[in-house]
Amino acid sequence: MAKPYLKPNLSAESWAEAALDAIARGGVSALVVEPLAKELGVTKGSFYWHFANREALLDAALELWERRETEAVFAKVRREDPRLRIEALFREVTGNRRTSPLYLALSTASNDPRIGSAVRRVAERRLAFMAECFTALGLGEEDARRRAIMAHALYLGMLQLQRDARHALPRAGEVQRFVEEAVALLTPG
Amino acid sequence: MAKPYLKPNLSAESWAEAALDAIARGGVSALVVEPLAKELGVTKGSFYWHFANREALLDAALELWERRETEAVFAKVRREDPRLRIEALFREVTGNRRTSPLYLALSTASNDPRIGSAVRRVAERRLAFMAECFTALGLGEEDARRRAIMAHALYLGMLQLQRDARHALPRAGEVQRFVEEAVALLTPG
DNA sequence: CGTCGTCAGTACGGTGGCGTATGGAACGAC
DNA sequence: GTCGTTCCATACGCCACCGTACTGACGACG
Repeated sequence: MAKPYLKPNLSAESWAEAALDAIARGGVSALVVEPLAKELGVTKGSFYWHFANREALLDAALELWERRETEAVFAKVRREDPRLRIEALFREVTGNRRTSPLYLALSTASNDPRIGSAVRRVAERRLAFMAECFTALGLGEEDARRRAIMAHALYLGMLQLQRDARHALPRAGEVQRFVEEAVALLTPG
Repeated sequence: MAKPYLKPNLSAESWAEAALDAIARGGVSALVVEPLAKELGVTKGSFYWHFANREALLDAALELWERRETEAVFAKVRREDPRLRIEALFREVTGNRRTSPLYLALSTASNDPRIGSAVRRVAERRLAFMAECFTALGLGEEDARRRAIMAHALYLGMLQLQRDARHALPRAGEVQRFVEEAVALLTPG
């Protein structure tokens, strides 16, 4: 066959992207080299040119994910009202069809130390951000952090529930209301 | 070798137990026949007498899990104060070293339809129980259910956070306080 | 004391996924 | 055009895990 040479090459980042998609769909164990290659229209030969092994791809994917997730948090800084900032973080539950399952898949695969530390860093960033919001709302240092942890826990749980939403628990469309109520419960005053 | 024949046999339930342990440790993908056999002091030969295949073991394990999880909820009915009932559900987060990672591992593997429906049944039972508690606390039908869903989401999130607790997020020992604050936030009045 | 049912050991084939080896097509430099 | 570099294809070896076939130890029961 020998393929007519269309594009000059395939970047390593394309692989990382595809890897994240695969993880989002089927968990970390779904990160399989050959199917991924097929999806990109190439074979393993390409992969093992770009990466040393499967772990290297995982690392690249994690790095990409962490960068984006961090940017996502910082983008929320634009908004002024702290209440709105927090709400914005929660809206990802309903909104983003891509990031949610990813966060889920990764945070549950944190037995792997690489994944674990990446997840922890991302979580810590979200926590710090929210804690800041809560202090801006008048809470003390200690209370704000505890409240932030609660908010984060609630966020994670909603991610999980929302995945099964198509089946049962929160009747479709209600998720919006949950977000509002969640924020209302969490914010003082 | 031919092993001196110690116990007359190994029940299917023993296999299911071991299976749940394995899942709790390493996720569903850690449910591997031969290591499990080794752990029980036998070989595959035994396994394939008790079970048709690996899936059959998974089914048995799921059934066992679902039964226990259900009993756990109903055991909470004994307590009278609805607030205490809810708190009791949350205490599993800190208390049980076994059930928590199991719930986590299973609820994230719910791509598998078998696992998914089992998890959903268990969740629905917890929801119904909590909703009942909230109505007992004076909430309307609709509000109570929504509040129950929030409580359950918070529960799931705390499970997840608590797993990484040894590393960072909630400083050890604080988990207790979170439970109290969570219940305080959730219950009206 | 045979014989049958129960439970386990051993050995083997099949398959899926990882990683390697090697070759080759396209392209730029000169 | 020749040569080196980049990117990919093909083919293979390897290992882990599943499942099967066959054998064997032991007790129960007649």
